[in-house]
Amino acid sequence: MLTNWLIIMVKARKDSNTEEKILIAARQVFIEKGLAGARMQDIADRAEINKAMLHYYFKNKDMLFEVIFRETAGKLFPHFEKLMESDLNFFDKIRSIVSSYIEMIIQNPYLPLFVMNEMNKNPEIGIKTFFEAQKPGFVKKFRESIEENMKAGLIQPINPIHLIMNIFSMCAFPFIAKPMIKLLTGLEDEQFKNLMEQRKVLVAEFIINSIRK
Amino acid sequence: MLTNWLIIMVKARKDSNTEEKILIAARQVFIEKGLAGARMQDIADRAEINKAMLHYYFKNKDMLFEVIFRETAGKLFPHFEKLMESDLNFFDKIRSIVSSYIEMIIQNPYLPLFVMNEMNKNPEIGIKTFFEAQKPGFVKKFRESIEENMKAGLIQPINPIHLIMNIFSMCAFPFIAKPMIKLLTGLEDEQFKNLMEQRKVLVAEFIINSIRK
DNA sequence: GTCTATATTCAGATAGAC
DNA sequence: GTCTATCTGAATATAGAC
Repeated sequence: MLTNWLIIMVKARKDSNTEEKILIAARQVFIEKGLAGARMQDIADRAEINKAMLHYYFKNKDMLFEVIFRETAGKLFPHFEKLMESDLNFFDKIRSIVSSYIEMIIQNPYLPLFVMNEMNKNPEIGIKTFFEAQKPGFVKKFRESIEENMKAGLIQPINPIHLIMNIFSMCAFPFIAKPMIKLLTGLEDEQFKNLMEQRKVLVAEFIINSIRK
Repeated sequence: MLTNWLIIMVKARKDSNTEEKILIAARQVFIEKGLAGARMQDIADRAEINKAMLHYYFKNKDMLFEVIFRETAGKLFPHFEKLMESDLNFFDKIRSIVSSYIEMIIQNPYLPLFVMNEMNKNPEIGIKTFFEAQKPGFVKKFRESIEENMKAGLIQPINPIHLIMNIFSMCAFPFIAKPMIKLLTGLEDEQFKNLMEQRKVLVAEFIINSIRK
């Protein structure tokens, strides 16, 4: 009997990879519902295991959430630091950032709202975790690059912070406002998706148009 | 005894105005915590009454939420319809919209995140209620005005939807991203507020700069 | 209309067998 | 490691006196 049982154990460990199933399910549920709205039962169901397992792998709901939030926040500004160091000219850097950022959000539409919302609603956990997940070096480099190009007379004077806010606002906000936009315009998902595709080039040109001398 | 009790009743009805106290408290709690995160006990405490009263005035949590959401969603696009009909020139209309919109959000910083978040998380209640609260006539008028000015050759060609998205993105998003912006820039509340004040004129000029011929 | 007390439901967490 | 069964606490909701 005991032997029999051991075999089952080993088998289970080998092919199920429960932890990964939990993480996948938790990702979906937390990002869709938020910390307050998420249900452990829901996560367990999607992972096709039972609630007890969740607590076996991750002490409690908050711990599990923290793991998900950390990895998600880490995706917010992907490879931008490298991009800032590349030898693209300033306008092409902006084009590249806008395009890849919108594409990233198209792939993860709930991501911006999730991160922003949790940082607002749960300052403790959100902020603490965000700091660890994010190497904010990219913002500094971006600011420097903007100032350089201003001094070189290539772009009009503007507070770099405002320019950066403008860029990311136009990239991220439409996804956050999607239900409202659909309601106000009568668009369907497919058409909305097309609009967002267009924005990959349109937003960059809109910005460059505004700051170029 | 009965008489005595009647006097108390009448008095209470006269000076306490419980319903209003509940609405004020519910507004605060729901907007700050969201539907899922809000607690009836919390609302009762802030209104300085007990939970039973909440159910007496508003059947249940969802009903109370719906009232708050409806009135809040109704504030989203204030007097813009009138503004579009005014005889301001197109650029001044944009200046006026941006400025008054940002000012409105400064007065109600949680409003955009609240409405967007609930519409994403609770499609049923959010969307149903939003439709009733909003007279979306302003968007239509705005689109027409943009198209007019494009045909008149006053502004560069652009899909009106994108322009409208750009405008409201730059107005609203920084407030949604406030915790992240503070983290990334190291700004304090006071300085952040100053930035937002600046944006009342800056965002409009940024837009006009981009679309003007 | 307002309160206290209580019922009900739900969700997070644990115990213990296998 | 995984499951079933159970506990505990929290949160919504109701009953009933005044």
